[in-house]
Formats: sequence, structure tokens, C-alpha cells
Amino acid sequence: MIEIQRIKERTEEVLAGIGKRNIDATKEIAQIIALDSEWRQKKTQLQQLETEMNSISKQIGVLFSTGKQDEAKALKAKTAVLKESLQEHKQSAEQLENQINDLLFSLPNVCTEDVPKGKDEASNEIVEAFGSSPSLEDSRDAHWDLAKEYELIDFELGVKVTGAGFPFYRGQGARLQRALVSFFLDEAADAGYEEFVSPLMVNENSGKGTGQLPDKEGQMYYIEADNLYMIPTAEVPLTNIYRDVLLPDPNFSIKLTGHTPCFRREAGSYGKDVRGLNRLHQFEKVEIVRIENQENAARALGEMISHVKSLLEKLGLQYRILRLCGGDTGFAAAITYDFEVYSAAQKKWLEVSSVSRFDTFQSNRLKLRYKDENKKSRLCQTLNGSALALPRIMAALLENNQLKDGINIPSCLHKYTGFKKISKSS
RNA sequence: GGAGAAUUGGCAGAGUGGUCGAUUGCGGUAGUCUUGAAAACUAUUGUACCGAGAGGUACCGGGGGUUCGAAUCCCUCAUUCUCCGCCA
Repeated sequence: MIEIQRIKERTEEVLAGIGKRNIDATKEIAQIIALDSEWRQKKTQLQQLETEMNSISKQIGVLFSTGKQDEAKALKAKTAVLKESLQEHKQSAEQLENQINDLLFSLPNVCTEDVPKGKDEASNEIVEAFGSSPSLEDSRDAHWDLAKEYELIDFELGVKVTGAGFPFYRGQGARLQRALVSFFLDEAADAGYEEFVSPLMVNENSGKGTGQLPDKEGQMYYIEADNLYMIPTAEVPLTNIYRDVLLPDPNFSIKLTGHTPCFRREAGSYGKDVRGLNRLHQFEKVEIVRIENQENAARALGEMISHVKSLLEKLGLQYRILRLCGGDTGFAAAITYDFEVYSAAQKKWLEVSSVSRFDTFQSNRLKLRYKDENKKSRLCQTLNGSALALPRIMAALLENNQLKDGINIPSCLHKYTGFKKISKSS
């Protein structure tokens, strides 16, 4: 959530940043500021009462220990009124605090200056494009047809065993999947990211820490018996490693990566958008996460973008980078860049990565801080990005590299697949 | 899954109803001594919040309760350890 100090001190900036999402938060912000000053008043009064109470209690203690029972009893009688008023103050301070928190939780992050204003994806900006569409013959097939033809992915089997959106990968398809994961992890390691194998379920506090809860509760699979959530992305366990952490030194740059399945309930889609690998309930992803100080966050974002670019270029995929407009930017992000690859057979762009800077929005919830040069606690900056999400990469690779008698594997993957071409007979 | 024990500051470890935010040791920081270092000695050393400041408040695994007063008593949840059972 947004730091309340920022709301009070830089109100205009906050309003403008949220305004980019086509949301007018004037009322909420004014309410927060008003409630906050009310809360401060109550808090001060409450603490005064507590001081008084503490001192009386101490006196009673002294009186008892010096044998002055009667005086102690007299003093005790006085506390009843005080106690009542103390309770009242405590309750109303708490109530105010809850109201403020509810409001703060409901506000999305402040978009940075370079985020374009806009309501939906139509206002996203294309900032860069790379590569060109492969020239395929007329017989170009969509990946779901290729998957069947070469026995790479079995969607029906997934339906039988689990349900729609849970495919089986098999044979060369499974191998290609594993090759991609290894390739992505090795590239991340080369770029200095420490690899983690994380839990695939998280508790409620973790969900809150990265902002999936309470707003996106319905999008996660929930294990009721144990009060656990299936992770929608490795971002959740990886970032939550640093929940409630105070880093002692301002010179740090934390780079984490992990490969996990991601589970998403994603109700309400239909048609060819969800066909094949385009949208799944379970898919694999390699995520990169960074925790930085105030000064380094902007540079880290640039490095992450370069990293994702280099992956796509090594895979030889045509891609473009979008700077999302406010309305399309996720609740917790301050700025997001989406990467899309071109799927030649479907003739459409598929989102394969989303790289975001969260400013202090997550770290505020996470209580993730560091000591700066003056030994003052400051909130860290968190960033994350997909590097990369597997299914749509796989879809694009299959479609774009298809030949009459097989599918070419990009050379960077050869050492992982053990074959250079997907063919029927093998 | 069953039985028992435990959870205190960076770490170790006291504290069982009242000047306890918490004895002490180690570690950290600063200083004295030293050509330098070590040792020794001295001081200092948690986090968050309220307050213009002085200062105050909260926090002893989490939450709730009893009490004028709780690290200390009660309830509850979580975690760790030991033993038993089961198991990749």
C-alpha cells in the first residue's frame, strides 16, 4: 500500500499517479488525511491516559509493599473511571486505524510519471519492437494442431485426469519444456540471480504481503483444510522471503530467481483466447525478483528488461515491448512493461513476460526495510518479472519454427533438449 | 497422528504478579592504552509509534482474557525439540 506519509506530503503527485488509471481518488485521499489527524489526536490522548494509569499502578505497588493497604485500596477505587475512559480511547483509536487501513488497502499504487494515462490496453505504448515474422507456407498450423501431430502436449488427457487448462506435456514436448526451464534458469544464474526452489503453497500473510490478498482472493486456488493458497506466481514465495526483514546496510542488491508451476483460477474467459496453451490453470514459469534500495530501483528495472530481451533474442522470437497504460497496470505496480511474442500461425501477439516495479507498495505491506547511510529505516523497492512464462513461448516456438517435416529447435536449447528438431518418428 | 518439553533483545541465557524494555555473558560500535595490532579497561548498543520539544506509549512466538498492575496467571493458535507411530 501507499505510504501514508507520501499521501499527506505529496497529495497532488499521488492523485495524479492514481489518476493515470482513470481512477479519481480525491475523496478517499481526503478521507485518509482527515482520519489520520483524528487518529493522531486520539492516540496522543490515549497515551496520556496510559501514562497516568501506569503511574497509579506503580504507586499502588509501592503502597502495598510498604504495608499501606488502606491507601492502596483508595487509589484502586480511582482507577475504575480511568480504565473505562482508557478502553474507550483504545477502541476508537483502533477503529480509526482500521478505517485508515481499509482505505489504504483499497488504493492502487501510484503510477510513475512515464506511465501513459488510459483506461485499457488500447492506450498501451509500444516502446520497442524486434525481429520479423517468419515466412511460413500456407500450411502453417496453430500450436494445438502441431502439439497433436507430434504428440507433444495432450490436452484431452489433462481434462480426463484433472480438468480443462491442465495439460500433459509428453515426449519431445516435455523435454522441450524442461529444456526451456533449464535455459532460463541458467541465464538467470549468469545474470547473478540466486536460484530457489520454493514452496508451491503459501499462507495468508504471504498472500497479503505481495498484494494478492485480499483483492484477488478468487484468483487463487485455496486449500481450505489447511488455510493455504496455491501460488499464482513464484513472486509470492520469493518476495515473501524478505517479509519483516530489516536489512542492516544500504548497499545491497538482492536478486532471486525460481522456477515454479503457477496456479490460476482465471474464471470468465472463452473462445480462442483460451485455446491450447494460450491460457491455462497450471503453467510453468521462471520468475526473477529484485529487492533494491531507493536509488538503484530504476536501474534494476532497466537490467531486468535487458535480461528478458536477451532471452527472447536468443530464442529468435519476434517480440515487442509495451509500456502499459495506467488502466492496464496491475494494482500493486507503479510501472509495468509487457513483452509479447508474435505467434505466426495464430497471427497474434502473446504476452510472455511482465516486468514491474512496485516502488514501496509491496515493501510497505511486507515491512521490508533497510538502514540508510544515516541509520534511518527506509522501505525497500521491490521488482519482479517473468523470465519467462513457458506455455506461450512454447506456442510461439512451435508455430514459428514449423517445417513440413518437423519443428526446429533454437540453437540455444540444443544442449538441453538433446535434439535439434522435433520430428514424428522419434 | 499420539505423548512430553519449550519459544525472552544480533546470539547465548536469567527472570514465575509491582521502579522489568527486561540481570548477565558473547557479539557490534566508539573511546582509553599501544609505533600498529591483540589483550585489558570505559562507554554505548532493539523496533515501531505519538509528541514542536521535553518526554511518552507499545512490543518477552501470534491472538484473546484475568488484574489497579502481566515476560510472569488463564484460554487459544502457531512453531521448534524429544520419544512413539506412519511414510517418499
